[in-house]
Amino acid sequence: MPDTSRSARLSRRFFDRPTPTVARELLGKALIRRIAGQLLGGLIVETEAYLSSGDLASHSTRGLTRSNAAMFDRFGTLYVYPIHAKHCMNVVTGRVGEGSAVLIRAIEPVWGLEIMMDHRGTDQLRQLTRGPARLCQALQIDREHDRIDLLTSEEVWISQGCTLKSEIISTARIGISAARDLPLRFFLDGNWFVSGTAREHHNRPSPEDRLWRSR
DNA sequence: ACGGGGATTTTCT
DNA sequence: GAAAATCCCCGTG
Repeated sequence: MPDTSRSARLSRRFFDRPTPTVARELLGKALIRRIAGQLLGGLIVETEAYLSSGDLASHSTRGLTRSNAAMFDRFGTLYVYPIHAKHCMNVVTGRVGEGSAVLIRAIEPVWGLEIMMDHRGTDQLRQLTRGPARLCQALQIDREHDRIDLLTSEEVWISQGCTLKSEIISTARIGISAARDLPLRFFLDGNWFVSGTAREHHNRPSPEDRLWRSR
């Protein structure tokens, strides 16, 4: 069982690599949120890369605005944006002014299950963090956390997680209308907590397919 | 000031 | 599968 309190945060240079590389390498890492001394979070099982150039689906494609400014900050910064009265979170991968990031689409819930259930208003484990807005609601991450530095924050960080047990699959990204041809979505094949419908998976997810189980 | 769309989720048929 | 819910934010006038 991964011990988050002792495992080290990812280094700054982890995020200073090509965006698809960071997206792929984030799979299996631990996303941790601390609220009033309590740790919540889980293991990352699905990500998407959004590029600084040649990517019409990226929020940075039309330049810097007030709402996407965090995406142009330095690698290791959190970019949180609102959508449909909810929020989604990204990790910035570019240098200052570049505008590239990795969207965290799903985590396997591991720590603080009851608190996350309370935040989400459900006790269904599979619904807790399966989807980018669901996981933000579970972790209580919103615009207040935009531009937070994952290397120094006491509220949110990412640390070394698990050894992967399943293959990494890459497909087109979900929920976008532009740049549908780019294979920039990465997920753990068959994992129970990966988002999307059946046709957006490779092998069918199964309840037993997890990175970590309590016992 | 106004209008429309969005890297979503939930609910209904 | 389709449509509603729901609100922030940018572009236009």
